[in-house]
Amino acid sequence: MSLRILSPIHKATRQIGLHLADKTAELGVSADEGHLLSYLESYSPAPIYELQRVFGHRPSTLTGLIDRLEQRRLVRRERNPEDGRSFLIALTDSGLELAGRVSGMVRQFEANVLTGVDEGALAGFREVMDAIGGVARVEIRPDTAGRDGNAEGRAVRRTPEPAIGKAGGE
Amino acid sequence: MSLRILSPIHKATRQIGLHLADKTAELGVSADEGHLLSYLESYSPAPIYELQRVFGHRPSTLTGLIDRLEQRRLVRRERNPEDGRSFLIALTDSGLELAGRVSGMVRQFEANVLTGVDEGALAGFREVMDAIGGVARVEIRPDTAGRDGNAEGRAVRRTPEPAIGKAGGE
DNA sequence: CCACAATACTACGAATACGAAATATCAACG
DNA sequence: CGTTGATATTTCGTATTCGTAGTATTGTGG
Repeated sequence: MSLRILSPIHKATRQIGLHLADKTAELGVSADEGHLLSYLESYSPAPIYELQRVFGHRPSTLTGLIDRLEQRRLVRRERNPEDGRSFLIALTDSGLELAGRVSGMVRQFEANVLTGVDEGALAGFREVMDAIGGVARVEIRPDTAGRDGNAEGRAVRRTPEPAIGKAGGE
Repeated sequence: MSLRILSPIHKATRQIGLHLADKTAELGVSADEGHLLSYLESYSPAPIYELQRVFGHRPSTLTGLIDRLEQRRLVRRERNPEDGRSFLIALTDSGLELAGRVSGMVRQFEANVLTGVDEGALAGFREVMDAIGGVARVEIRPDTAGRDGNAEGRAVRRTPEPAIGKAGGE
């Protein structure tokens, strides 16, 4: 079974992941940690719930991730003056510096890919990405629902849907 | 920092992952397990080292994954008559049946995406995927190498490079 | 045959991800 | 205000991934 979309994207994603993980490992952070740092480069200080939605991690995953970064003094938890339940995650000075290096790597990688691609291909690529976004969600139609006890016709998700890629901070 | 390639592909991949994980969860398997089963639908019995290269997992990861599937009687370890070191992983009857359902879901998903996409876009998409493949690998050129003690000018990978998506069994 | 290196896999322990439950705060409403 | 429900986050237990080290087998060159 060779899939024209799923197989290539799966392969490309793994290539990107391995490549970037290799790169960020040189800086002493995992790919996820680097990803988070480079997001914070633009949006620090950001509340945890925002990070959770942007990255699609479970809340408990983020707690651990942030704990580790905080132990290394790359980020800092601050109280959120606007909401007592919430913490803001801020880059420290060394975190900011590291974030700069990480996002430099990522930008370099993106630039390298872009040199081999013209605008037309890019448009096609975007079209496919959008089509995935359109399909990769609830197919339960309000009309056809009810049949399976899902009275209100909306999808039942055990976990809240992450606001994927929300702010584009990657 | 909004990246024109990395951000969308990251987002799309997560959407696919969540969507498919949701679907396969209905069948009682994780996305990875489903992925493996549907590969085996075409290539069972396959030696473990082949699975390892196709999926890019570490050998020890595969041991665990296969253990779990074997406990549920979805696959079976057989000795490889051609190599005493190796095991062949074969689908059981129930594994084959489940694999069929999983790959049906995946094919359906792919088909849904394809309805929203024309051939031109698909070509552009493929072009971008190929560009990633070209860049997401060792940049150490044979000429510039040696400077860092890497005498033979090939990349130093701590772990062997997985033969990503080798047989397209996804 | 006999090293000796390479390959295929497993065992074990450490790190990570995550679900469920707990805690604290906010928000809305009577 | 007091109650009730939602939101933000952590804690804890469990499952998964993976690095490292070991075992078994194969291949290769004396």
